Amino acid sequence: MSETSRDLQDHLVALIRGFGLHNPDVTPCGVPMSVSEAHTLMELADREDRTQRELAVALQLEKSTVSRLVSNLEGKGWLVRRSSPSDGRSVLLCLTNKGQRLAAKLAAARAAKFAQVATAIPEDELKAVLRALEVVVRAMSSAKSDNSAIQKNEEYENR
Amino acid sequence: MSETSRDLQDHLVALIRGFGLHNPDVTPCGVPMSVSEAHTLMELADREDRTQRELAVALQLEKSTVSRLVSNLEGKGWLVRRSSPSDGRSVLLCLTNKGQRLAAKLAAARAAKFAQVATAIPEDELKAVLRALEVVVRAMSSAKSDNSAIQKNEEYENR
DNA sequence: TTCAGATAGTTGTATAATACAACTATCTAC
DNA sequence: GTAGATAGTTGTATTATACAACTATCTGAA
Repeated sequence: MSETSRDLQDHLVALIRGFGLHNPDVTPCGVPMSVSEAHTLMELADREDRTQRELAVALQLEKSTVSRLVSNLEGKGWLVRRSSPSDGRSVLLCLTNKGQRLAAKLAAARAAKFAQVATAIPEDELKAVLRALEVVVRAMSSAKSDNSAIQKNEEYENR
Repeated sequence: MSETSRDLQDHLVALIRGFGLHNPDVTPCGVPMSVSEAHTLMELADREDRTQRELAVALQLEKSTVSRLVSNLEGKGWLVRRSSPSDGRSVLLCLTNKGQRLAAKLAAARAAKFAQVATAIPEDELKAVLRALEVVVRAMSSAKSDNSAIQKNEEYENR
């Protein structure tokens, strides 16, 4: 493996770790709710009247999981379910005022966290940093479609 | 919030998502084992004869969780437990040949993944990208120690 | 126009990963 | 030598998840 490729690995691993995706009770931004709950709030804040199915697709979760997730949030008074006027099978999800306030707080906490990071970056580096991040993201997504390096077989038995 | 701070947020979120920390059955590098298992393998490959306690500290998991995790891996034949000659309470963990082979595969898969990303980055950008990642990591760790932006109280009731 | 199949959601059940508490065995310091 | 600390195990509970079976509703084609 080349030297730069190892450097890239080390730096990206450090970045991911530094982000702190570990604790399931607290979002990376320090708000005390689970990651699924936070994502739900953000999805619904972006656009209300999503159906549960749409939410499931967005969160990449099974519909039964989403059904229970939504029940919990309904129980906490963060959202309400309405049955869709146009399709009797569907349920439309809509944040309550409380849910909207929480979504706003969450967004603010996230923004504050990133603003903190931004101010810790020297002024004259910022532009280069943003450009570099774009390059990395693009490189990762083009690498993702090529799975040739991934082995699937052999020796992972006993699971 | 400033424009650059929002850009930073968007790019970092895209990077984290792109990394794909979602599926608990497959590591981000495509190896079919849980993230805890992969981390255990990597920790023990770095240095054998760790105790369970040391492993628990490294993985940030409770000792009972580690006890069961280690039992599983022992059952799969990836490692063995030996009682410590110097401290009768402690258990020393040691990868089997099979465990070492898996650790090596895992390391190789990770390296391959990053090498793929590295080759997708234009030659003339690579140096700037590495430099930028260092800057971001440093900025994140200095921002982490300041938690003033995190609110803890209010309105998260009913959990 | 009806009915077969598709779709949205719920509920039952199972599993995995985790934590905390209580316990045992061992160690250490006074 | 004993009191308290420490390493590990086991019992129990919780949470997040998936899959399967079910109900209700919708849609398109004979």
